[in-house]
Amino acid sequence: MHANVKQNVIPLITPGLKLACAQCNLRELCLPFGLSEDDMGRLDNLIGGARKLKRGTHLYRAGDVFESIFAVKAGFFKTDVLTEDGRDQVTGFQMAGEILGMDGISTEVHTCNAVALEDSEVCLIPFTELEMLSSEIRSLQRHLHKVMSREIVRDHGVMMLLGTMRAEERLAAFLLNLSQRFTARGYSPTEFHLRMTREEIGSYLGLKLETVSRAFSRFQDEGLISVQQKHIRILDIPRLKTLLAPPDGRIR
Amino acid sequence: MHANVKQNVIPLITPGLKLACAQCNLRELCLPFGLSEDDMGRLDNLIGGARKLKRGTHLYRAGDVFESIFAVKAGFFKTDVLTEDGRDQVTGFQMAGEILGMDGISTEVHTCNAVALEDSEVCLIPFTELEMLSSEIRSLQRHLHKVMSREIVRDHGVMMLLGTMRAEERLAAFLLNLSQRFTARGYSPTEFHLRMTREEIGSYLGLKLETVSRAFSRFQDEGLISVQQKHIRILDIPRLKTLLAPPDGRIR
DNA sequence: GTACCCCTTTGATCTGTGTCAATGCAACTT
DNA sequence: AAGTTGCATTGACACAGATCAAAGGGGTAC
Repeated sequence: MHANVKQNVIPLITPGLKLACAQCNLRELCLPFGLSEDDMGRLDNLIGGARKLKRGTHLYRAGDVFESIFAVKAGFFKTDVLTEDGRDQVTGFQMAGEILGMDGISTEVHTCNAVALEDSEVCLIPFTELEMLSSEIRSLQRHLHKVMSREIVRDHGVMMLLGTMRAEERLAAFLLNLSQRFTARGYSPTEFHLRMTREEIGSYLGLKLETVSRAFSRFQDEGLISVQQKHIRILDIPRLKTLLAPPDGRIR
Repeated sequence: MHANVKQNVIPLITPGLKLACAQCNLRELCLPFGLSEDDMGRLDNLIGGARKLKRGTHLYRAGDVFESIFAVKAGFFKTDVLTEDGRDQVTGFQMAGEILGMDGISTEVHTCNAVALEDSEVCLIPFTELEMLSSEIRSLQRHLHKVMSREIVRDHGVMMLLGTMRAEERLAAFLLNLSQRFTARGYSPTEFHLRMTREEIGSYLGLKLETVSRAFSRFQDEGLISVQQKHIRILDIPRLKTLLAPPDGRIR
């Protein structure tokens, strides 16, 4: 691997190469959202370049010293927490344009693991430098806060899911959420490959893998989706949505 | 230590009275953590005074425009999310020194409700002004970020609880968490009043109120705690802790 | 001080999801 | 191309927690 220095002589594909935010088609989803071209350049200057990860590789591990947050440039990640007593909980799945690593800010040590579920690439954003810049650029500061807050709100949604929904409701919510995020990235809302295993889905949704598998099968039997291993095609989004809203407005 | 400079002609109880951060015994737990006396004064200047809430009153509601975050000065709160289809999930319980309202930063509208579970008092911290000040005071900025990140990490803990634990494990974790937080505030680690109902505990833990009640009774039968309605006394913290760590290190 | 209402407790039964187990499918390795 | 290995599916059964129901108990409001 030659070029990986700061000189942008060579375009996109080269490993470690830095693609400027201004040229990145994820910028509207990502940290530079709302920045002027000028400010985007300043953000670019502190971004420590990209990092490629092979499938199965850790971006960081619980216990690692926190120095940077990461923006997913391409690929797919999961984050999970594990405790001494062997519990393992997937806390999220991250795709292009989403920010990883904010769990580490609080103690300056990462509290979860981030693993690439397919060959992936991230931008490395040194946090101290980001803080310095954000204290100069009002809109960057505000957006950073929004990104962190959005993570809190997302977590509340997961708590709702885990606390109040039944297996099929959870899976429907999960599929609809993926669908919506793929849409926002210009992919098909109805057809996609799951990058994670049934077990990882189960961990995220608080279910056993068999239950996930059975729910997929039932959805398929009912003509809601078609499943072939990791390939999913959603056939009836509206009906999938009705699964989330119990007909009687039942209070659980 | 009756040194109470600034205003204190009239003591604590007066409605709307502003107690300076420097005089507040929660400062080490709260937003001003780590600030110099000077910077603490600047923070004081932007804090919009205190607000008292009667038990059962809302501090804010989902849908309210976001303007401030709040520091709990005294009392006890719950936050909950509810969806159109009638699901209701308690997302947290907040006590003195903890920060409320960060859910609203992301969309500038609150996404959950915050309710006082006893007569309470909060400091009102206008967020835009806090951002301005935090861009000038490095340690304030860093601490604000830590507080937000801590909330994310806490949420991950709840996800773990909801995703992997059984009823008694959840309740044990809940009690130990309360105990630890009371301790940090100088209260007894072993004896306290629950401010919330069994139903609210259940909602937070993803259980029905009957299950919570039964688990309390079982803990009492086993000599782990003593319960009389909302009064709890923990009798055997170590054994309560062992409930969290399945003996065989079982992987669920 | 008293009465009401909400909260809590406890029991009996039901059910959704977990558990255990076996088979099937597909991708990767050599 | 065949063997290996991990992942997914499906079935049978068990059980934790939900649901339904009824009876106390305590705090709050008047």
